[in-house]
Amino acid sequence: MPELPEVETMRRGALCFRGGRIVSVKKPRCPSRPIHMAPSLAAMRRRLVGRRVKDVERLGKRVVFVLDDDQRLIFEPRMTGQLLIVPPPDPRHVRLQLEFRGAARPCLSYSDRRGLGSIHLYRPSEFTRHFETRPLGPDALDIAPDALRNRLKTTRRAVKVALLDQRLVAGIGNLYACEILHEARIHPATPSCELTASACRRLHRAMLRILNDAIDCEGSTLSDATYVTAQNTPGQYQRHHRVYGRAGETCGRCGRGQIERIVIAQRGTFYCPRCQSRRKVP
DNA sequence: ATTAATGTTCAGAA
DNA sequence: TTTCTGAACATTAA
Repeated sequence: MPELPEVETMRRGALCFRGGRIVSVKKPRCPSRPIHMAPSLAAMRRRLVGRRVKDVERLGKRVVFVLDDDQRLIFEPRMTGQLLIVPPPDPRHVRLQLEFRGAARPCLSYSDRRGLGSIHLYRPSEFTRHFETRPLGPDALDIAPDALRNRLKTTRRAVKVALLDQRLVAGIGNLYACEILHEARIHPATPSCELTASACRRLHRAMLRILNDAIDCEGSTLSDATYVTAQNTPGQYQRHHRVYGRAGETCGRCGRGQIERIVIAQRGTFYCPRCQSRRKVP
C-alpha cells in the first residue's frame, strides 16, 4: 500500500527516465479489467510519443512525469499499483508500458493487481485546475510545525483520521499514521483539535523521523509483497515497525504495554495503550 | 465454501 | 459545512 515513503522510492527509481524520449505507449491486453485512465489510450499515445521527460516528481502519493511540453503524466498506485523499471514478474497485471530512447532504462511498466489505481495525462491548465478543485495539503515532509498545528486544529475528528486526510497534509496512509502516532506517544483516537502544542510538536518530529527513516529503507514491503521498489526488490522498513501488524506483542519502547488493534475509520489501527494513553501529556 | 479483511480515494448521504 | 459510509477491485486468511 504505497504511502509517501513507497511513492518517493518509486519516484527515485523512475528518475532514470529523465532526459529520455517516449517512443511507444502500449497497453497489454492480458489484464482482466482496464484501470481508470484518462484520456483514452489512443489520445494518450498521440500526446506522449515523441515527448521528452523533463523531470519526475511526487505529489502526495502520486508519481508525476513532467514532460518537455509541460504535460503531466500522473500515476496513482492506490492500493496495489507498482512502477517497475525492470521486466514485470507477472505480466498479467501490467496495465501500461512506456518505451524510452535516450534514457538509462528502456521500459517503464505500470502493474496493478487489484486495479484500483489510475493514470492521468494533463495539459498544464488541466493539471492546475484539477488540483485547485481538489487541493492537497502541504507535503508531510515539507510542512512547518506551526502549519501542521493550525491544520490539525481545524477538525474534531480523531487525529489519526486527520493525518489520513490528504487535504490537511499529503502523503500519510494507514501504516505510517499508526507508526507516527506511536512515536509521538499520542492515542490515535484523540480529537485532533484537542492536541496540545507540545503534542503537535512531538507529532511533527515523529512524522519527519518515521517518514525519512522509511524512505532510507525504501518503504515497507508486507508479507503480501504488494509493494516493491521500481527494481522489483522489497523495501526494508517493515523491520522497523513498532506497532503496525504487531497486535498482542509487547511494546518495544516501554517494554510493558501490549500492542492493541482497534478500528478507526474502518481501518485497522495499532497502538500501545501504555505509551499512547488518552490522557494529555504536557 | 462463503465471508471478512486488506487500504486509497471519491461520490453521495447524513 | 463537516463528517461518515460504501463502492471500486483482487487475493488471501479464517
